[in-house]
Amino acid sequence: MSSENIETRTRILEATVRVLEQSGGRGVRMGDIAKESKISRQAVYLHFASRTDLLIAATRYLDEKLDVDRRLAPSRTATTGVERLRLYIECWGNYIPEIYGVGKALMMACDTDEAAAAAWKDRMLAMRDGCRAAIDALQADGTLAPEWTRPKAIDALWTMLLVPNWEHLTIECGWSTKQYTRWMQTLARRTFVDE
Amino acid sequence: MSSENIETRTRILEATVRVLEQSGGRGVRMGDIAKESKISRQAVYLHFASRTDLLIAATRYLDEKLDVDRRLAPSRTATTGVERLRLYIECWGNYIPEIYGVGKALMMACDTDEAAAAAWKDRMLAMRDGCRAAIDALQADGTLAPEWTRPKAIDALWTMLLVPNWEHLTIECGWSTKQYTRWMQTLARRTFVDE
DNA sequence: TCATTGACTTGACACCATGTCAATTGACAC
DNA sequence: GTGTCAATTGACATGGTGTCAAGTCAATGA
Repeated sequence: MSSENIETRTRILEATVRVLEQSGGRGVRMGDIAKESKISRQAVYLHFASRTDLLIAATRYLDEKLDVDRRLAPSRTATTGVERLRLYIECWGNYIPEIYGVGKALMMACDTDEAAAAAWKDRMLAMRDGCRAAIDALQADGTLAPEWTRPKAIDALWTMLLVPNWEHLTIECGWSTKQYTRWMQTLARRTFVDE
Repeated sequence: MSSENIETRTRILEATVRVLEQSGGRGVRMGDIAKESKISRQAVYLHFASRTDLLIAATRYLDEKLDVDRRLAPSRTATTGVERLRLYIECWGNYIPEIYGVGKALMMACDTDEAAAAAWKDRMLAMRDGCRAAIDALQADGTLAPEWTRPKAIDALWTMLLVPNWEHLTIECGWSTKQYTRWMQTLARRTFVDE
């Protein structure tokens, strides 16, 4: 599986990201990805065991390409909880549209595929960790609004930032990414910060 | 299609609701529904043109059975905007768990089926109408928080109440329906009401 | 120069769910 | 009895994923 030509593997991943991005993650078949990779459908299976396997690899590949760690640096070095919360949401708001195609495909695969569900859940837990860090930073500053317990606040923030909310506001309601980000920042501040 | 034995049609709808409820809307095939209806798989197609068709009919059937109109009456007769908002969310919070199985199946069908997408969108527009009415009631009272324009407030409330948010808080985070409802009521009040 | 190896191609096929079709059964009505 | 209508049975088309076997072709190396 992994001993094959690495360039071809990368070409498939590039093609997958491209075609999913372009289609919003919908209606993409293995044959479409193969065609975009200028390769036979069967050859894709020489590099990835299954469609889900490919989707998961594509997500990881895209994450590396987008250098998620570097993007998160500003929020990690924020000096106050309020600032950390604001910067984390900023980061997340810019990140979603870039991974939306691949993410959507993976989310849809969750309906029928156990492995896809596990992979997506894993990503969501990583996102939750950012929420946890932000809430903890507020608590450390003593600026977490008093009606909140730590776990409930984390759950609530985590839910607010879910992809379907972004999807709905931008695609259904026509909000821009900037509007989405501003509103989430305002909502989170008013909800979780004691001022 | 509709001239066939009405009892059988109803039996299929009952069976569909039952089996979807019980499975959370996942992995239910036409054959499963047929078996639950004590009927052959092909006979289901004598009453419903397609799986999507059946899902849509099941949603309508369930709505009638749950008497949505009656449930909405309290929020419609509320005397203040704040009360209307609170009662509408109460109503919605109790409604979601009852339609979740069927709704989830329909949502999943949206990924591949145009008609399912249209049907689900229609339901979501009906829900949006409740949001619109609540925001309008606030505005009529002069209690809509000043930073909001009417359309943006409607979009925001509409998004908050989306099914995936309920799904995530209850299934993933383990919140009870009561906790969900309380939190949505609080969030909406703090977000939209000027006090 | 010839044989081997490895990546890829081609084409056939199994699987599984939806949806279609044709022939048949069994009950009830006139 | 004959016709009608709901339902049954079993076969089959379709479309996507995933598997398998045989063949191509270029690079490598004795």
